Amino acid sequence: MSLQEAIAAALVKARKKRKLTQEELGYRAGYDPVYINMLERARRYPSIRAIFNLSEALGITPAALMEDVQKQIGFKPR
Amino acid sequence: MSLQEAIAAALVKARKKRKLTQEELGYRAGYDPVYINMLERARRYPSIRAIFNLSEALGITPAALMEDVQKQIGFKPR
DNA sequence: CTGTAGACTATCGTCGACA
DNA sequence: ATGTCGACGATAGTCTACA
Repeated sequence: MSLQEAIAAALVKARKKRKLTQEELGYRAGYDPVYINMLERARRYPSIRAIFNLSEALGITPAALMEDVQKQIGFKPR
Repeated sequence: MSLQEAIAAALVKARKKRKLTQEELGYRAGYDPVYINMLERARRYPSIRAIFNLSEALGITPAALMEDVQKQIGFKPR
C-alpha cells in the first residue's frame, strides 16, 4: 500500500465516520468536491495545509490522521 | 503564529535536536538543501509526501511532528 | 452521491550562482 | 553552513460538464 493510497483510505474512513458527503466535506474544508474525490481515489497528494483544513472539517487532529496513515504503511522512523 | 511558521519552527527544532545541517537533512530526505532552507524560513508549505520523507530522515514520526505544529498554533478540532 | 475528463491557475520543489 | 535570487518543470487544486 502506497502512501497515497493510505491517505486516501484514512480520509474516506474519517469522512464516513462523520457521515459527510464528499461535497459537504469540500464545502466545510474550503475545497472543490472534485478535489476531495481525487484525494479519495489516490490521485493527488494533499499539501500539509490541506491536511490541516480537512482535519478540522473532519473533527480530528492532523496528528491522529497521520497516525492512521502511518499504521497502514507501517512507517518506522530510523 | 501561522501554520507555515509553526511548521518551520518544528522542522528547525527537530533538525537541531538531531544535530544535522540543512544540507545533510536535504541529502537524507532526498530534497534540495535550498528547499529545506525555504521550509525553515516559512516560504513554502511542504506536501504530505515531503513531511513523511523529512520525518523519516529526522527520526521522528509524522504524527509527532504534526503534534508539535498543532500545539504551536493551538489547533482544536470542532 | 460519486467518478471521470480536460483545461486551467497556483504552488511545490529543483538548479546554478553568489554572499 | 546558511540565506537569497530567478528561472524553471512538476504537481496541487479549481471549474464546467456529464454519466
